[in-house]
Amino acid sequence: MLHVDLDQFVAAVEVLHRPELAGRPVVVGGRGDPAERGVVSTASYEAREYGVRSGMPLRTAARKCPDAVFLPVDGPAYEEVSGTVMQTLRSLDVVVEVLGWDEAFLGVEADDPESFARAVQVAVLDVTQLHCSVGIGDNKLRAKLATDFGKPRGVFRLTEENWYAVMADRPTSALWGIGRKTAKRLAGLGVTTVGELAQEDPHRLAAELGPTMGPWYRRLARGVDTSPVDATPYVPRARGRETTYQSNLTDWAEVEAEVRRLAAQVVEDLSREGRPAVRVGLKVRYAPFETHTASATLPAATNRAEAIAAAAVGLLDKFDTSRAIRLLGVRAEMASPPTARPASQPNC
DNA sequence: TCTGGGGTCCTAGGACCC
DNA sequence: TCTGGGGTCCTAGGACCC
Repeated sequence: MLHVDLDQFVAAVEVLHRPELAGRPVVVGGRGDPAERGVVSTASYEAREYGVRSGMPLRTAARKCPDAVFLPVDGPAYEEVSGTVMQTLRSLDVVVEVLGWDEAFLGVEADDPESFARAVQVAVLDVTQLHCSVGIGDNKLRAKLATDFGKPRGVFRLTEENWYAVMADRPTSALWGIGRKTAKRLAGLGVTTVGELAQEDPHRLAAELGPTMGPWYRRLARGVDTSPVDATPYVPRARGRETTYQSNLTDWAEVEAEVRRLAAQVVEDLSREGRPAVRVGLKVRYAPFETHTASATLPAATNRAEAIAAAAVGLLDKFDTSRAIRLLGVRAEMASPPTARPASQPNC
């Protein structure tokens, strides 16, 4: 199995559209104004040399790299290029499972995986002028982790054979599915490396981290993953829209108007897919940064704009009208279509 | 480090039913 | 009439990923 990941995808697309930016530190995020609330989506390798990272506040990025070119996120542009990349991959006569704008798993029968991987890179570069890295694995988990070792523009193979040699001494957060919080909880149990997690008693992990997640983390540490590469088209379960305001909202009439605006956007997204909502959720982030959610099952599935807006506005009753608001979000859950593919997270 | 936006899945408590 | 056990649905929150 192969995992293909475009190098600095978002920044690379921007440079493609503006060749004069080549070689310069480029930071894409928010509306492209480093004085605003927002975070870095992608930094070019040149910007990363200054310590700029994805997820970093734009203000911080500007402090670290004042000479960087700051650009707004241009979703439609990335979607278009992404479509070309995925079509190119499908043209190679392999099973393609799309993972996002810039990533895909490939199920391949090949005698020489490395040369196939190189052929993938050449094909993608030919059609899109974009570079990618390719991970080779004996399952999806290992292929996915392998890619990082190949970056940039490289190929790396990670299998049962070299798993512990490569991974055993790395922190548990190097695994796909273990983030900062879980790594910290594990450290509290005396488990800090992948090797230690692999050897940990599964019953203890189940007791401490849950009957599903505990043993699943241990399987991750062993590189175990039995899920197939699945080309079934992605079917979303929910659609949401949210906005962080550049200055906090304090006027409740304005809050209600914003909830209606967001609900209207969600209804539009829903109607494009032709699927009704069964449940509506409202997200409120009070200043300075305290998030709450409320949700309600609709009496009947609907895509009527007024019903969905009314449900969202109704949920506002559960919130404190006297507090300043930093973010509002509206989301709609859709009835799961009979063909829906179960997601790949701990289910493997 | 003054912390986006779009998603997914898991957990846990309470309601409710038999 | 001081109380079981199992199942399902609803809801809020948390963690993770790109």
